[in-house]
Amino acid sequence: MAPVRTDPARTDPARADLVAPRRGYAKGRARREEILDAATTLFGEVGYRSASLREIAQRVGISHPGLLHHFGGKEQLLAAVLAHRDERDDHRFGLSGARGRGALRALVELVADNARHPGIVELYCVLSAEATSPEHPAHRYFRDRYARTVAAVARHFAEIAAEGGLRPGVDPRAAAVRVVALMDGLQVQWLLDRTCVDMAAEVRAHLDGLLVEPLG
Amino acid sequence: MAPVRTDPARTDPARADLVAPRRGYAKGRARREEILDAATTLFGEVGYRSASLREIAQRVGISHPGLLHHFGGKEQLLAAVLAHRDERDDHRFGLSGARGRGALRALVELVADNARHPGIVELYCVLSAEATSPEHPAHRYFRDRYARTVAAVARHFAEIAAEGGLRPGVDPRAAAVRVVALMDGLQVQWLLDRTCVDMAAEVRAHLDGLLVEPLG
DNA sequence: CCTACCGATCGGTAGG
DNA sequence: CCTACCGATCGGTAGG
Repeated sequence: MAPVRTDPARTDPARADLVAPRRGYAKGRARREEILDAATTLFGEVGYRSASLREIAQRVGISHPGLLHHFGGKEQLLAAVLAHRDERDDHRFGLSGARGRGALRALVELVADNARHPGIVELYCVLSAEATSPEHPAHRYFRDRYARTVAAVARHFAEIAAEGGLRPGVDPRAAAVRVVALMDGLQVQWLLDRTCVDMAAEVRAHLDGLLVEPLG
Repeated sequence: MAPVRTDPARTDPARADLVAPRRGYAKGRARREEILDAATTLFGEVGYRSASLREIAQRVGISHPGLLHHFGGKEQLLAAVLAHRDERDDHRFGLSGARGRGALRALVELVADNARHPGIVELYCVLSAEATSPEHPAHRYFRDRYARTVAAVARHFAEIAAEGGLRPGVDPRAAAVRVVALMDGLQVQWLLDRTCVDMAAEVRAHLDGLLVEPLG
């Protein structure tokens, strides 16, 4: 595919200061971003299966064949949405490099950050439940994602255990399964009634119950 | 509505011993039950929104207008499915009369029983996430259901606390929120990979971590 | 990026 | 309980 040719409006210096895209592809990339955001929202609202390309396209002000020009099909749009969210998460937490107790603190921070972005919470909550079905296009994605997440948290618990920081009888891997489950379950209650639950506080309190010394 | 008139086949004594329905309404009630079971399964597989009345009807071997003869519309079918499951649950656990530690043991039993009925687990897991959307027809149902469940579990924790059976620093209500969240989150991981998680064992271990003495 | 269209499928109703 | 149908909506494609 050839780069988009510059048109008069986009090279007009008076407009160039007001509108972001100055060279080829930039406009297309911005449009892609708009579509991904709208898709994230709608997938979170009604799930993947019930979301329509027409509704997403309408929210960004284009036709649905226009949307399909940017993403080959509905499944590819879903894959792009998930990849887009992973990029963001990796950039913020995955590469934080924290280990042991520091990693648990980062986990609590992640939960607190999620509470400030309900759209993301909805996306994962609704899609993970929907993807429970083996035929769902994101089934493998979530299966692998949980395996990786649980393994990572288990490693942090094991590290804390090695330093004697874990209460007696706490198994690192089982504790990891439970922490991840707790985070997911809290999201359901929180989305149903946000005044009822403080997700980050609950996760922190749960973790403190597993540690010899509270996270602080 | 008038009761169904008995027809020759149903009053034939030779058949009456083989086929269940002997008097009016019985056949209709059996059909309703069939429909509710098929709807439970499909709602669990793809959620309420993506489930079609035609698919449910086909699984029972009738037409979809035939299904609508038993249930006025799709929303009423959903309400009937939820009420049907509540009846079952109340009959088995709600009225068990257990309190305090006994109630927690009954909770672990409930989780173990759920692991033997994946269809029910799927139903609640998928529908509760879907019903997170305020416009969902089951939104209020799940909102109220969680409020009731959390309150009931909190009461049991409070009772245990009054007898000094709760570890120091454990708040009955917060502990209840977390136990319910844990159960929900475990279901997602279990449905994604049933070999990875023992739901009942995890709930029991979690509870033991809150109690002065293990449930035993 | 658009309009126009494809075949398939949806919940619900008419009428028996 | 059925067939036949309604208007609406779906993902995707043709062709520009």
